[in-house]
Amino acid sequence: MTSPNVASHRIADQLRAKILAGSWVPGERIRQEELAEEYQASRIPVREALRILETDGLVQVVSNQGAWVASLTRDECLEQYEIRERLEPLLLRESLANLTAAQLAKLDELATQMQANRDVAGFMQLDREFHMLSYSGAPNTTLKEIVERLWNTTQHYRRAYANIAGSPGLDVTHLEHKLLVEAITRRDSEDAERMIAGHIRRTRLLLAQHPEVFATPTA
Amino acid sequence: MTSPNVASHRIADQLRAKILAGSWVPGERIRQEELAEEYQASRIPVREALRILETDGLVQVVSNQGAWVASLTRDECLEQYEIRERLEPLLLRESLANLTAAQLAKLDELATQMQANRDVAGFMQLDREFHMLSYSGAPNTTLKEIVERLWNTTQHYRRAYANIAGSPGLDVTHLEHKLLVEAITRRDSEDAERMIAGHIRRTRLLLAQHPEVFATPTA
DNA sequence: TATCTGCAAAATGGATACATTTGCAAAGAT
DNA sequence: ATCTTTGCAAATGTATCCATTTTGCAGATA
Repeated sequence: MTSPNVASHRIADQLRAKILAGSWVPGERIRQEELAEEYQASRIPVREALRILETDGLVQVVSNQGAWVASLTRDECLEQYEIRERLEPLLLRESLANLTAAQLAKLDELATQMQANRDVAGFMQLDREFHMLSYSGAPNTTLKEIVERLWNTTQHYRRAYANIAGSPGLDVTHLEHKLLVEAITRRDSEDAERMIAGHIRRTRLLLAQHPEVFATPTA
Repeated sequence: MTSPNVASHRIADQLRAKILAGSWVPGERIRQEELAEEYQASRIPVREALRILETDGLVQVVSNQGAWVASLTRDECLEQYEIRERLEPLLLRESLANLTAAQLAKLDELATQMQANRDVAGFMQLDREFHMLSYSGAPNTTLKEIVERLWNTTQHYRRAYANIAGSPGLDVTHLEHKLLVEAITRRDSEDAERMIAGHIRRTRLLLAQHPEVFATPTA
Protein backbone atom coordinates (compact mmCIF):
# COMPACT_ATOMS: atom_id res chain seq x y z
CA MET A 1 0.00 0.00 0.00
CA THR A 2 1.88 3.06 -1.23
CA SER A 3 0.35 6.31 -0.03
CA PRO A 4 1.77 9.41 -1.73
CA ASN A 5 1.11 11.74 1.19
CA VAL A 6 3.72 9.98 3.28
CA ALA A 7 7.19 11.34 2.60
CA SER A 8 9.00 8.03 2.91
CA HIS A 9 6.76 6.49 0.25
CA ARG A 10 7.07 9.47 -2.06
CA ILE A 11 10.84 9.26 -1.86
CA ALA A 12 10.79 5.48 -2.32
CA ASP A 13 8.53 5.76 -5.35
CA GLN A 14 10.64 8.37 -7.08
CA LEU A 15 13.92 6.66 -6.33
CA ARG A 16 12.48 3.33 -7.49
CA ALA A 17 11.46 4.89 -10.77
CA LYS A 18 14.92 6.38 -11.23
CA ILE A 19 16.67 3.10 -10.55
CA LEU A 20 14.37 1.15 -12.87
CA ALA A 21 14.82 3.82 -15.54
CA GLY A 22 18.58 3.51 -15.24
CA SER A 23 19.34 6.96 -13.84
CA TRP A 24 20.92 5.25 -10.86
CA VAL A 25 23.06 2.25 -11.73
CA PRO A 26 23.93 -0.85 -9.66
CA GLY A 27 26.77 -0.33 -7.23
CA GLU A 28 26.17 3.39 -6.99
CA ARG A 29 26.42 4.80 -3.51
CA ILE A 30 23.29 6.36 -2.04
CA ARG A 31 23.90 9.07 0.55
CA GLN A 32 21.10 9.84 2.96
CA GLU A 33 21.75 13.55 3.23
CA GLU A 34 21.91 13.89 -0.53
CA LEU A 35 18.47 12.37 -0.95
CA ALA A 36 17.12 14.31 2.02
CA GLU A 37 18.12 17.58 0.40
CA GLU A 38 16.90 16.53 -3.03
CA TYR A 39 13.44 15.70 -1.69
CA GLN A 40 13.26 18.48 0.89
CA ALA A 41 12.95 16.16 3.86
CA SER A 42 14.99 15.00 6.81
CA ARG A 43 17.03 11.83 6.84
CA ILE A 44 14.40 9.85 8.75
CA PRO A 45 11.97 9.34 5.86
CA VAL A 46 14.94 8.79 3.56
CA ARG A 47 16.04 5.89 5.74
CA GLU A 48 12.53 4.46 5.66
CA ALA A 49 12.52 4.79 1.89
CA LEU A 50 15.81 2.91 1.64
CA ARG A 51 14.37 0.07 3.71
CA ILE A 52 11.30 -0.03 1.50
CA LEU A 53 13.49 -0.25 -1.57
CA GLU A 54 15.51 -2.97 0.12
CA THR A 55 12.29 -4.97 0.33
CA ASP A 56 11.92 -4.41 -3.41
CA GLY A 57 15.42 -5.78 -3.93
CA LEU A 58 16.56 -2.51 -5.47
CA VAL A 59 18.81 -1.28 -2.69
CA GLN A 60 21.30 -2.90 -0.37
CA VAL A 61 21.74 -1.45 3.10
CA VAL A 62 24.74 -2.25 5.30
CA SER A 63 24.93 -1.21 8.95
CA ASN A 64 27.12 1.75 9.66
CA GLN A 65 28.27 1.86 6.08
CA GLY A 66 25.33 3.00 4.05
CA ALA A 67 23.26 2.06 1.06
CA TRP A 68 24.00 1.15 -2.52
CA VAL A 69 21.89 0.46 -5.56
CA ALA A 70 21.71 -3.34 -5.52
CA SER A 71 24.02 -5.03 -7.96
CA LEU A 72 24.30 -8.61 -9.15
CA THR A 73 27.25 -10.68 -10.18
CA ARG A 74 26.94 -12.60 -13.41
CA ASP A 75 26.20 -15.80 -11.48
CA GLU A 76 23.56 -14.17 -9.33
CA CYS A 77 21.84 -12.70 -12.36
CA LEU A 78 21.80 -16.02 -14.18
CA GLU A 79 20.53 -17.67 -11.00
CA GLN A 80 17.62 -15.26 -10.88
CA TYR A 81 16.78 -16.13 -14.46
CA GLU A 82 16.71 -19.81 -13.51
CA ILE A 83 14.32 -19.00 -10.70
CA ARG A 84 12.12 -17.10 -13.13
CA GLU A 85 12.15 -20.09 -15.46
CA ARG A 86 10.55 -22.12 -12.69
CA LEU A 87 8.11 -19.53 -11.38
CA GLU A 88 6.75 -17.57 -14.32
CA PRO A 89 5.27 -20.59 -16.09
CA LEU A 90 3.34 -21.31 -12.91
CA LEU A 91 2.17 -17.71 -12.69
CA LEU A 92 1.16 -17.60 -16.33
CA ARG A 93 -0.82 -20.81 -15.94
CA GLU A 94 -2.75 -19.37 -13.01
CA SER A 95 -3.42 -16.18 -14.97
CA LEU A 96 -4.36 -17.64 -18.32
CA ALA A 97 -7.97 -18.58 -17.72
CA ASN A 98 -8.87 -15.26 -16.13
CA LEU A 99 -7.63 -12.90 -18.82
CA THR A 100 -10.41 -10.98 -20.56
CA ALA A 101 -10.76 -10.56 -24.30
CA ALA A 102 -9.83 -6.90 -23.90
CA GLN A 103 -6.64 -7.89 -22.10
CA LEU A 104 -5.76 -10.37 -24.82
CA ALA A 105 -6.21 -7.63 -27.40
CA LYS A 106 -4.03 -5.30 -25.37
CA LEU A 107 -1.33 -7.98 -25.17
CA ASP A 108 -1.26 -8.27 -28.93
CA GLU A 109 -1.20 -4.50 -29.28
CA LEU A 110 1.74 -4.22 -26.89
CA ALA A 111 3.67 -6.89 -28.78
CA THR A 112 3.10 -5.00 -32.01
CA GLN A 113 4.05 -1.66 -30.48
CA MET A 114 7.27 -3.13 -29.12
CA GLN A 115 8.19 -4.39 -32.55
CA ALA A 116 7.67 -0.97 -34.08
CA ASN A 117 9.44 0.83 -31.26
CA ARG A 118 13.10 1.61 -31.87
CA ASP A 119 14.52 2.95 -28.64
CA VAL A 120 15.62 0.85 -25.70
CA ALA A 121 13.82 2.83 -22.99
CA GLY A 122 10.54 2.34 -24.82
CA PHE A 123 11.20 -1.35 -25.26
CA MET A 124 11.96 -1.83 -21.55
CA GLN A 125 8.71 -0.22 -20.52
CA LEU A 126 6.54 -1.99 -23.06
CA ASP A 127 8.17 -5.35 -22.41
CA ARG A 128 7.52 -5.07 -18.71
CA GLU A 129 3.94 -3.96 -19.24
CA PHE A 130 3.40 -6.83 -21.66
CA HIS A 131 4.58 -9.57 -19.34
CA MET A 132 2.94 -8.14 -16.23
CA LEU A 133 -0.34 -7.89 -18.09
CA SER A 134 0.00 -11.54 -19.07
CA TYR A 135 0.22 -12.36 -15.36
CA SER A 136 -2.50 -9.99 -14.23
CA GLY A 137 -5.20 -12.63 -14.22
CA ALA A 138 -3.50 -14.65 -11.50
CA PRO A 139 -4.83 -14.32 -7.95
CA ASN A 140 -1.43 -15.37 -6.55
CA THR A 141 -0.23 -12.44 -4.50
CA THR A 142 3.04 -13.82 -3.17
CA LEU A 143 4.13 -15.30 -6.46
CA LYS A 144 3.45 -12.02 -8.23
CA GLU A 145 5.51 -10.14 -5.67
CA ILE A 146 8.45 -12.50 -6.00
CA VAL A 147 8.37 -12.31 -9.78
CA GLU A 148 8.12 -8.53 -9.76
CA ARG A 149 11.07 -8.38 -7.41
CA LEU A 150 13.12 -10.54 -9.75
CA TRP A 151 12.19 -8.26 -12.63
CA ASN A 152 13.35 -5.30 -10.56
CA THR A 153 16.72 -6.72 -9.64
CA THR A 154 17.51 -7.90 -13.16
CA GLN A 155 16.12 -4.86 -14.96
CA HIS A 156 19.45 -3.09 -15.35
CA TYR A 157 21.16 -6.08 -16.91
CA ARG A 158 18.27 -6.64 -19.28
CA ARG A 159 18.62 -3.05 -20.44
CA ALA A 160 22.38 -3.37 -20.77
CA TYR A 161 21.87 -6.37 -22.99
CA ALA A 162 19.18 -4.64 -25.06
CA ASN A 163 21.60 -1.79 -25.61
CA ILE A 164 24.26 -4.18 -26.87
CA ALA A 165 21.92 -6.28 -28.99
CA GLY A 166 20.18 -3.28 -30.52
CA SER A 167 16.89 -3.41 -32.37
CA PRO A 168 17.77 -6.19 -34.85
CA GLY A 169 19.03 -8.35 -31.97
CA LEU A 170 15.54 -8.34 -30.52
CA ASP A 171 13.81 -9.79 -33.58
CA VAL A 172 13.54 -13.26 -32.08
CA THR A 173 12.21 -11.72 -28.87
CA HIS A 174 9.38 -10.05 -30.77
CA LEU A 175 8.55 -13.31 -32.50
CA GLU A 176 8.45 -15.09 -29.16
CA HIS A 177 6.08 -12.45 -27.83
CA LYS A 178 3.73 -12.99 -30.76
CA LEU A 179 3.79 -16.76 -30.30
CA LEU A 180 3.17 -16.31 -26.60
CA VAL A 181 0.12 -14.13 -27.27
CA GLU A 182 -1.15 -16.75 -29.66
CA ALA A 183 -0.82 -19.55 -27.10
CA ILE A 184 -2.44 -17.44 -24.41
CA THR A 185 -5.31 -16.50 -26.72
CA ARG A 186 -5.88 -20.20 -27.41
CA ARG A 187 -5.94 -20.64 -23.59
CA ASP A 188 -3.35 -23.35 -24.12
CA SER A 189 -1.63 -23.39 -20.74
CA GLU A 190 0.87 -26.12 -21.61
CA ASP A 191 2.05 -24.33 -24.70
CA ALA A 192 2.10 -20.99 -22.93
CA GLU A 193 4.16 -22.43 -20.07
CA ARG A 194 6.67 -23.84 -22.51
CA MET A 195 6.85 -20.56 -24.41
CA ILE A 196 7.50 -18.38 -21.40
CA ALA A 197 10.06 -20.79 -19.96
CA GLY A 198 11.88 -20.87 -23.28
CA HIS A 199 11.66 -17.10 -23.62
CA ILE A 200 13.32 -16.59 -20.26
CA ARG A 201 15.83 -19.34 -20.87
CA ARG A 202 16.92 -17.88 -24.19
CA THR A 203 17.50 -14.50 -22.60
CA ARG A 204 19.52 -16.17 -19.86
CA LEU A 205 21.75 -17.96 -22.33
CA LEU A 206 22.28 -14.73 -24.29
CA LEU A 207 23.15 -12.82 -21.13
CA ALA A 208 25.60 -15.57 -20.16
CA GLN A 209 27.49 -14.87 -23.36
CA HIS A 210 27.94 -11.20 -22.54
CA PRO A 211 30.12 -10.86 -19.44
CA GLU A 212 30.72 -7.20 -20.26
CA VAL A 213 27.18 -6.51 -19.06
CA PHE A 214 28.31 -7.36 -15.54
CA ALA A 215 31.59 -5.46 -15.57
CA THR A 216 31.90 -2.99 -12.71
CA PRO A 217 32.21 0.55 -14.13
CA THR A 218 35.30 1.48 -12.14
CA ALA A 219 37.04 0.11 -9.04
CA MET B 1 24.71 -8.56 7.49
CA THR B 2 23.20 -8.39 10.95
CA SER B 3 25.39 -6.54 13.44
CA PRO B 4 24.31 -6.93 17.07
CA ASN B 5 25.71 -3.57 18.21
CA VAL B 6 23.13 -1.69 16.19
CA ALA B 7 19.90 -1.33 18.15
CA SER B 8 17.59 -1.73 15.17
CA HIS B 9 19.19 -5.07 14.30
CA ARG B 10 19.15 -6.30 17.88
CA ILE B 11 15.46 -5.54 18.09
CA ALA B 12 14.77 -7.13 14.71
CA ASP B 13 16.70 -10.26 15.66
CA GLN B 14 14.89 -10.75 18.94
CA LEU B 15 11.47 -10.02 17.52
CA ARG B 16 12.14 -12.35 14.60
CA ALA B 17 13.06 -15.12 17.01
CA LYS B 18 9.91 -14.53 19.01
CA ILE B 19 7.69 -14.61 15.95
CA LEU B 20 9.32 -17.77 14.61
CA ALA B 21 9.05 -19.37 18.06
CA GLY B 22 5.36 -18.56 18.15
CA SER B 23 5.39 -16.05 21.00
CA TRP B 24 3.88 -13.51 18.63
CA VAL B 25 1.17 -14.88 16.39
CA PRO B 26 0.02 -13.73 12.92
CA GLY B 27 -2.37 -10.82 12.97
CA GLU B 28 -1.11 -9.55 16.30
CA ARG B 29 -0.71 -5.80 16.49
CA ILE B 30 2.79 -4.48 17.06
CA ARG B 31 2.98 -1.11 18.80
CA GLN B 32 6.14 0.92 18.36
CA GLU B 33 6.19 2.41 21.85
CA GLU B 34 5.64 -0.97 23.42
CA LEU B 35 8.69 -2.42 21.70
CA ALA B 36 10.71 0.72 22.36
CA GLU B 37 10.13 0.37 26.07
CA GLU B 38 10.72 -3.37 26.06
CA TYR B 39 14.11 -2.98 24.39
CA GLN B 40 15.09 0.25 26.10
CA ALA B 41 15.36 2.27 22.93
CA SER B 42 13.54 5.06 21.15
CA ARG B 43 10.95 4.46 18.47
CA ILE B 44 13.36 5.20 15.62
CA PRO B 45 15.31 1.93 15.78
CA VAL B 46 12.02 0.11 16.40
CA ARG B 47 10.68 1.47 13.13
CA GLU B 48 13.85 0.35 11.37
CA ALA B 49 13.46 -3.09 12.90
CA LEU B 50 9.88 -3.34 11.65
CA ARG B 51 11.04 -2.48 8.14
CA ILE B 52 13.76 -5.10 8.36
CA LEU B 53 11.23 -7.70 9.42
CA GLU B 54 8.96 -6.59 6.60
CA THR B 55 11.78 -7.51 4.23
CA ASP B 56 11.82 -10.93 5.90
CA GLY B 57 8.09 -11.24 5.27
CA LEU B 58 7.39 -11.54 8.98
CA VAL B 59 5.74 -8.17 9.54
CA GLN B 60 3.30 -6.08 7.57
CA VAL B 61 3.54 -2.31 7.85
CA VAL B 62 0.74 0.02 6.76
CA SER B 63 1.21 3.79 6.57
CA ASN B 64 -0.34 5.72 9.37
CA GLN B 65 -1.89 2.60 10.80
CA GLY B 66 0.91 0.53 12.19
CA ALA B 67 2.44 -2.90 12.01
CA TRP B 68 1.14 -6.43 12.44
CA VAL B 69 2.72 -9.83 12.51
CA ALA B 70 2.24 -10.99 8.94
CA SER B 71 -0.58 -13.43 8.47
CA LEU B 72 -1.59 -15.59 5.54
CA THR B 73 -4.97 -16.64 4.34
CA ARG B 74 -5.42 -20.31 3.57
CA ASP B 75 -5.01 -19.63 -0.14
CA GLU B 76 -1.87 -17.58 0.33
CA CYS B 77 -0.31 -20.27 2.49
CA LEU B 78 -1.09 -23.00 -0.02
CA GLU B 79 0.25 -20.75 -2.76
CA GLN B 80 3.55 -20.44 -0.93
CA TYR B 81 3.75 -24.20 -0.66
CA GLU B 82 3.27 -24.45 -4.42
CA ILE B 83 6.12 -22.00 -4.90
CA ARG B 84 8.27 -24.11 -2.61
CA GLU B 85 7.40 -27.17 -4.65
CA ARG B 86 8.95 -25.49 -7.66
CA LEU B 87 11.97 -23.93 -5.98
CA GLU B 88 13.26 -26.34 -3.37
CA PRO B 89 13.92 -29.18 -5.80
CA LEU B 90 16.09 -26.77 -7.77
CA LEU B 91 17.90 -25.70 -4.64
CA LEU B 92 18.44 -29.26 -3.49
CA ARG B 93 19.84 -30.24 -6.87
CA GLU B 94 22.36 -27.40 -6.73
CA SER B 95 23.34 -28.40 -3.20
CA LEU B 96 23.54 -32.16 -3.59
CA ALA B 97 26.98 -32.54 -5.14
CA ASN B 98 28.67 -30.22 -2.68
CA LEU B 99 27.54 -31.80 0.57
CA THR B 100 30.37 -33.38 2.56
CA ALA B 101 30.30 -36.81 4.13
CA ALA B 102 30.12 -35.16 7.55
CA GLN B 103 27.07 -33.18 6.47
CA LEU B 104 25.38 -36.32 5.16
CA ALA B 105 25.99 -38.01 8.50
CA LYS B 106 24.56 -35.00 10.31
CA LEU B 107 21.46 -35.11 8.09
CA ASP B 108 20.84 -38.71 9.08
CA GLU B 109 21.43 -37.89 12.71
CA LEU B 110 18.92 -35.02 12.58
CA ALA B 111 16.30 -37.23 10.96
CA THR B 112 16.78 -39.79 13.73
CA GLN B 113 16.66 -37.16 16.46
CA MET B 114 13.44 -35.74 15.05
CA GLN B 115 11.85 -39.15 15.13
CA ALA B 116 12.78 -39.64 18.78
CA ASN B 117 11.74 -36.13 19.74
CA ARG B 118 8.25 -35.78 21.16
CA ASP B 119 7.55 -32.07 21.54
CA VAL B 120 6.48 -29.76 18.75
CA ALA B 121 8.95 -26.96 19.48
CA GLY B 122 11.82 -29.41 19.20
CA PHE B 123 10.45 -30.83 15.97
CA MET B 124 10.11 -27.37 14.41
CA GLN B 125 13.72 -26.53 15.14
CA LEU B 126 15.17 -29.86 14.05
CA ASP B 127 13.06 -29.96 10.89
CA ARG B 128 14.24 -26.54 9.86
CA GLU B 129 17.86 -27.36 10.62
CA PHE B 130 17.54 -30.59 8.65
CA HIS B 131 16.19 -29.02 5.47
CA MET B 132 18.45 -25.98 5.58
CA LEU B 133 21.45 -28.27 5.98
CA SER B 134 20.33 -30.23 2.93
CA TYR B 135 20.45 -26.94 0.98
CA SER B 136 23.70 -25.68 2.47
CA GLY B 137 25.85 -26.97 -0.37
CA ALA B 138 24.17 -24.71 -2.92
CA PRO B 139 25.98 -21.53 -3.96
CA ASN B 140 22.66 -19.91 -4.94
CA THR B 141 22.31 -16.88 -2.71
CA THR B 142 19.04 -15.46 -4.01
CA LEU B 143 17.28 -18.80 -4.17
CA LYS B 144 18.30 -19.57 -0.62
CA GLU B 145 16.97 -16.23 0.57
CA ILE B 146 13.63 -16.72 -1.14
CA VAL B 147 13.24 -20.21 0.27
CA GLU B 148 14.17 -19.09 3.76
CA ARG B 149 11.64 -16.30 3.52
CA LEU B 150 8.94 -18.77 2.54
CA TRP B 151 9.88 -20.95 5.50
CA ASN B 152 9.56 -17.89 7.75
CA THR B 153 6.15 -16.83 6.53
CA THR B 154 4.67 -20.33 6.70
CA GLN B 155 6.33 -21.35 9.96
CA HIS B 156 3.35 -20.54 12.15
CA TYR B 157 0.94 -22.62 10.09
CA ARG B 158 3.37 -25.53 9.99
CA ARG B 159 3.51 -25.45 13.77
CA ALA B 160 -0.25 -25.19 14.07
CA TYR B 161 -0.58 -28.26 11.92
CA ALA B 162 2.08 -30.17 13.89
CA ASN B 163 0.17 -29.39 17.05
CA ILE B 164 -3.01 -30.79 15.56
CA ALA B 165 -1.41 -33.85 13.99
CA GLY B 166 0.63 -34.69 17.07
CA SER B 167 3.58 -37.06 17.12
CA PRO B 168 1.89 -40.05 15.46
CA GLY B 169 0.65 -37.82 12.65
CA LEU B 170 4.25 -37.08 11.73
CA ASP B 171 5.25 -40.69 11.16
CA VAL B 172 5.11 -40.41 7.38
CA THR B 173 7.10 -37.18 7.59
CA HIS B 174 9.90 -38.97 9.41
CA LEU B 175 9.89 -41.73 6.83
CA GLU B 176 10.12 -39.17 4.04
CA HIS B 177 13.08 -37.57 5.76
CA LYS B 178 14.87 -40.91 5.91
CA LEU B 179 14.18 -41.60 2.24
CA LEU B 180 15.37 -38.11 1.36
CA VAL B 181 18.63 -38.65 3.21
CA GLU B 182 19.08 -41.90 1.38
CA ALA B 183 18.59 -40.30 -2.04
CA ILE B 184 20.91 -37.45 -1.15
CA THR B 185 23.55 -39.87 0.10
CA ARG B 186 23.36 -41.73 -3.20
CA ARG B 187 23.84 -38.31 -4.88
CA ASP B 188 20.74 -39.13 -6.89
CA SER B 189 19.52 -35.67 -7.81
CA GLU B 190 16.46 -36.84 -9.76
CA ASP B 191 15.23 -38.97 -6.91
CA ALA B 192 16.03 -36.29 -4.36
CA GLU B 193 14.14 -33.67 -6.37
CA ARG B 194 11.12 -35.93 -6.56
CA MET B 195 11.29 -36.70 -2.85
CA ILE B 196 11.46 -33.09 -1.71
CA ALA B 197 8.71 -31.98 -4.10
CA GLY B 198 6.48 -34.79 -2.86
CA HIS B 199 7.35 -34.02 0.76
CA ILE B 200 6.26 -30.40 0.36
CA ARG B 201 3.23 -31.34 -1.70
CA ARG B 202 1.99 -33.82 0.90
CA THR B 203 2.26 -31.19 3.62
CA ARG B 204 0.35 -28.76 1.43
CA LEU B 205 -2.48 -31.22 0.86
CA LEU B 206 -2.67 -31.96 4.58
CA LEU B 207 -2.75 -28.26 5.43
CA ALA B 208 -5.50 -27.75 2.87
CA GLN B 209 -7.65 -30.19 4.82
CA HIS B 210 -7.31 -28.23 8.05
CA PRO B 211 -8.99 -24.83 7.63
CA GLU B 212 -9.01 -24.37 11.40
CA VAL B 213 -5.28 -23.69 11.19
CA PHE B 214 -6.09 -20.44 9.38
CA ALA B 215 -8.94 -19.30 11.58
CA THR B 216 -8.44 -15.83 12.99
CA PRO B 217 -8.30 -16.05 16.82
CA THR B 218 -10.90 -13.36 17.43
CA ALA B 219 -12.59 -10.59 15.44
C1' DT C 1 -32.59 1.54 18.27
C1' DA C 2 -29.54 2.68 14.70
C1' DT C 3 -26.70 5.99 12.50
C1' DC C 4 -24.14 10.08 12.11
C1' DT C 5 -21.14 13.85 13.88
C1' DG C 6 -17.41 15.65 16.27
C1' DC C 7 -14.03 15.82 19.61
C1' DA C 8 -10.28 13.76 22.32
C1' DA C 9 -6.89 10.29 23.15
C1' DA C 10 -3.50 7.47 21.18
C1' DA C 11 -0.53 6.02 17.72
C1' DT C 12 2.34 6.90 13.79
C1' DG C 13 5.26 10.26 10.73
C1' DG C 14 8.91 13.64 10.61
C1' DA C 15 12.47 17.39 12.06
C1' DT C 16 16.28 18.69 14.70
C1' DA C 17 20.18 17.74 17.57
C1' DC C 18 23.46 14.72 19.36
C1' DA C 19 26.23 10.15 19.63
C1' DT C 20 28.72 6.62 17.46
C1' DT C 21 31.08 4.36 13.88
C1' DT C 22 33.86 4.13 9.79
C1' DG C 23 37.42 5.20 6.62
C1' DC C 24 41.10 7.70 5.11
C1' DA C 25 45.23 10.26 5.58
C1' DA C 26 49.16 11.72 7.77
C1' DA C 27 52.61 10.71 11.16
C1' DG C 28 55.45 7.51 13.36
C1' DA C 29 57.91 3.03 14.13
C1' DT C 30 60.32 -1.06 12.49
C1' DA D 1 60.14 1.53 1.89
C1' DT D 2 56.43 -0.76 4.18
C1' DC D 3 53.49 -1.54 7.85
C1' DT D 4 51.15 0.25 11.97
C1' DT D 5 49.03 3.71 14.59
C1' DT D 6 46.60 7.85 15.53
C1' DG D 7 43.36 11.40 14.75
C1' DC D 8 40.05 13.88 12.25
C1' DA D 9 36.22 14.39 8.99
C1' DA D 10 32.17 12.49 7.06
C1' DA D 11 28.45 9.48 7.21
C1' DT D 12 25.35 6.69 9.73
C1' DG D 13 22.64 5.55 14.20
C1' DT D 14 19.64 7.23 17.94
C1' DA D 15 16.99 10.29 21.22
C1' DT D 16 13.76 13.85 21.98
C1' DC D 17 10.23 16.82 20.59
C1' DC D 18 6.52 18.23 17.66
C1' DA D 19 2.99 17.45 13.74
C1' DT D 20 -0.32 14.71 11.59
C1' DT D 21 -3.35 10.99 11.15
C1' DT D 22 -6.28 7.53 12.85
C1' DT D 23 -9.47 5.57 15.97
C1' DG D 24 -12.93 5.07 19.26
C1' DC D 25 -16.35 6.76 22.07
C1' DA D 26 -19.84 10.15 23.63
C1' DG D 27 -23.62 12.59 22.44
C1' DA D 28 -27.07 14.19 19.29
C1' DT D 29 -30.42 13.31 15.81
C1' DA D 30 -33.63 10.76 12.82
